[in-house]
Amino acid sequence: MQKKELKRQRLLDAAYDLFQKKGAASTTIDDIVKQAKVAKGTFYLYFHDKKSILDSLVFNICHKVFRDACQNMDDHRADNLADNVIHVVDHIIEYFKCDPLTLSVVCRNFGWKPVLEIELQNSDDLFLKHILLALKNSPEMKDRTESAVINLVYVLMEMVGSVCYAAIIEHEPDNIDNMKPVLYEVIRKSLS
Amino acid sequence: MQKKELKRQRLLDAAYDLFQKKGAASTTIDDIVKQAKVAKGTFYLYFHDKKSILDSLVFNICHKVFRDACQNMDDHRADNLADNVIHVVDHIIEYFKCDPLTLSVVCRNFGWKPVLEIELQNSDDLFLKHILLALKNSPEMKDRTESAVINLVYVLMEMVGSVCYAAIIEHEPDNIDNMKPVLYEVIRKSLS
Amino acid sequence: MQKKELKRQRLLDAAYDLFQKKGAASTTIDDIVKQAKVAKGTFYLYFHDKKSILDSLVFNICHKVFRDACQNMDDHRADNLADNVIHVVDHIIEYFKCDPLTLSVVCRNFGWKPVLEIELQNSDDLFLKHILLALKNSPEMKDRTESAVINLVYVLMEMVGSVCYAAIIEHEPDNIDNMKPVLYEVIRKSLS
Amino acid sequence: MQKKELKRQRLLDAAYDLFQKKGAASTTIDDIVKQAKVAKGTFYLYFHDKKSILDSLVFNICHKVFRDACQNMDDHRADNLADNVIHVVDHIIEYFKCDPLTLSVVCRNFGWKPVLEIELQNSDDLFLKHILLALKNSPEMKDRTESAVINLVYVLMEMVGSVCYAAIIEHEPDNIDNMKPVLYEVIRKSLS
DNA sequence: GATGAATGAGTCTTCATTCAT
DNA sequence: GATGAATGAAGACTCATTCAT
Repeated sequence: MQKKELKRQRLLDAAYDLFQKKGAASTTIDDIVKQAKVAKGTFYLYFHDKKSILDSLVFNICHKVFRDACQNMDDHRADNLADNVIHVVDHIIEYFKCDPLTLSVVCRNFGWKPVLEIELQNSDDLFLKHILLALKNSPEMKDRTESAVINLVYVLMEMVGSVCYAAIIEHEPDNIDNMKPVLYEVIRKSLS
Repeated sequence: MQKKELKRQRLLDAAYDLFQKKGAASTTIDDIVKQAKVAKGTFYLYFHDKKSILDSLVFNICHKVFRDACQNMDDHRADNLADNVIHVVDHIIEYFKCDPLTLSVVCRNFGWKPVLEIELQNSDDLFLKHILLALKNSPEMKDRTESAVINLVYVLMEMVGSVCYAAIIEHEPDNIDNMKPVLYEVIRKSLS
Repeated sequence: MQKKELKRQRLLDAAYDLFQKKGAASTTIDDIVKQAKVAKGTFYLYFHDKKSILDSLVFNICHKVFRDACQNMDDHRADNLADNVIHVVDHIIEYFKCDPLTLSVVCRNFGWKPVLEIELQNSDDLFLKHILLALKNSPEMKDRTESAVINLVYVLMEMVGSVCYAAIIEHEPDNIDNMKPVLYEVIRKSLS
Repeated sequence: MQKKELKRQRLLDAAYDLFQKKGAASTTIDDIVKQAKVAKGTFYLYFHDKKSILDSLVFNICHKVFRDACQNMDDHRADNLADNVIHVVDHIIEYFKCDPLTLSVVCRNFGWKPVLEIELQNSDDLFLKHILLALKNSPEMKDRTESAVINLVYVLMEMVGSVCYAAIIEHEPDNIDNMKPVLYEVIRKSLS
């Protein structure tokens, strides 16, 4: 039976729910196990501490959002490089715009690097690979090293993530819809 | 006498020192007042809580770094808009590169918005105003609203801050010197 | 005001009472502060942990019992060395025989060495000094070094303490009154 | 097959090893079963609780050390009673001096009484019986009851055990080699 | 204004023991 | 007999905040 994995999932679900409602800092292990209807000790069978379950959660969220975005863009491929990237970014922004609580769980705890790395290791032909391939093969990028391309993606992603969080959660410096044109302009210019 | 202000400063200094050494989370009010040689209750005469002293500290740091950067750039004005902005950014990066502990205090707690706002209210003719003026008056920006220009600066600053932190503190995805060309290219293209 | 010292004493008293009733291992900090009518944090203002309050308690008990025994013997001095030592030992045994709970607190946690050392440092002319002086000056001991004499006292004290505990608390191998002649015979022979 | 007895032994061996390395208090059942490569529940098939396995261990150690000492002395019999006893005691002390970790497992948890009792019940003509017989038949002891003789042995053993532990483990009040003459003098005088 | 003793709710963590498989 | 996942009571300890002096 997968009872074991099921308990782990119950804990993740409970933590996700509580982190959304009360924030990770104000959520106690007690809260989590109570909501998961699991004994306290059980928590420590699956996670080392609170940070560990938060990391798992954040990774899962980012992974899922990123995959969905790439998938979706794969279905609506444009011939223009920048448009494709913006499509992905827009999908991510829209997701978090509609679900700001999940964004508040991810908070600022996350770097895209781990997701990128995992994605790149996977053998399935995910769009992320296409993007990097496209980036590298596009006329403007063709004489860059792979790591230079990855760093460029990373920088743009950090920008998007950071502005996303500030605009959606803290409403700084403006609402996200007003920030979008600015972001997309920077992306468009950077990839041309 | 400014005895009062002096105590406040002692508390700020102690907190700054301890936040650098141990991190804000692991520093207790006890640690701070002990190092500041002040009674525990006194802390609450000057700051509402721990978050409040951290905010003060972060604001002071960012303010200072930003002013220095602008001042320094004011002394080496280039006629090119992008070069001037990159000059400021480079100054900030170099500062934190040499003093990563201070960066670790600022952590991810900060947005540039408050600093911008304070700066813009001040009546002294700091370069920041010049930059915004220059931005608005530059051929490429001349048909943008002021808030659009501020948002562009904000987006680029968030990008710089976020990458700065990741590269210097977490060594992700590469060391800061290798990230600089990427950042500067994005800035240069965005401001042209 | 000695409010501070008073709280410390309330904690010691409560711990002493509970250690007697339930044993040190089964007594929690919670129990202690509850009985002392003191907040939990207050405990940690005065003692580092549970072991620390137990050590204080044990030291106080041993110190008191030892002083009383010496004092009492000082009032009934015999001209015979062995008789004087046995007088002290008997006083200690009788004390613990009448108050076995206190002995159970002391348990096996104690060595006489610390008490001896403290006593020897004090300048008041306690009988312990007389004993050691008498021991050293007695014909049989006169050609021993001071440390050799102390070691002999130590060995006999360990024997008494150990047998005392076993006989009174664990009723092994016989009741204490039947063990007394054996102990005294060993002491008498050792000091002759 | 003795598979059963073998598991019990594996548990004992693991516990012995861990108690030596980390102390009994800091060793968990988890540690023990993990090292014994046995499931956690299995532990409770062989021992009632942690105290129970420690008791078994301590008994085994004391039993073995005592038997070896008696055996060895049996091979080097002296005609003098005290010398024989001291021979046994010295063997025990030397054993623990060379293997203080084992002594630290025995700790202060032990009384010699159980070992004595088991030994006396066994029908094989171990030296312990000879000693007691010799003690009882020696001129000085001949008019004592058997229990009086046993109590004397017990008292001396407690003294040796207690001083042994203090000197070897806690280095109090002196190293064991300096304590030996004191112990042997007391024994010698007590048995004359 | 300044003090620092006192508070006590809150948190994480451990671990002996059980029991369904 | 053997397993090991699950339990949850129990425990130690922290620390921001208050308030009488």
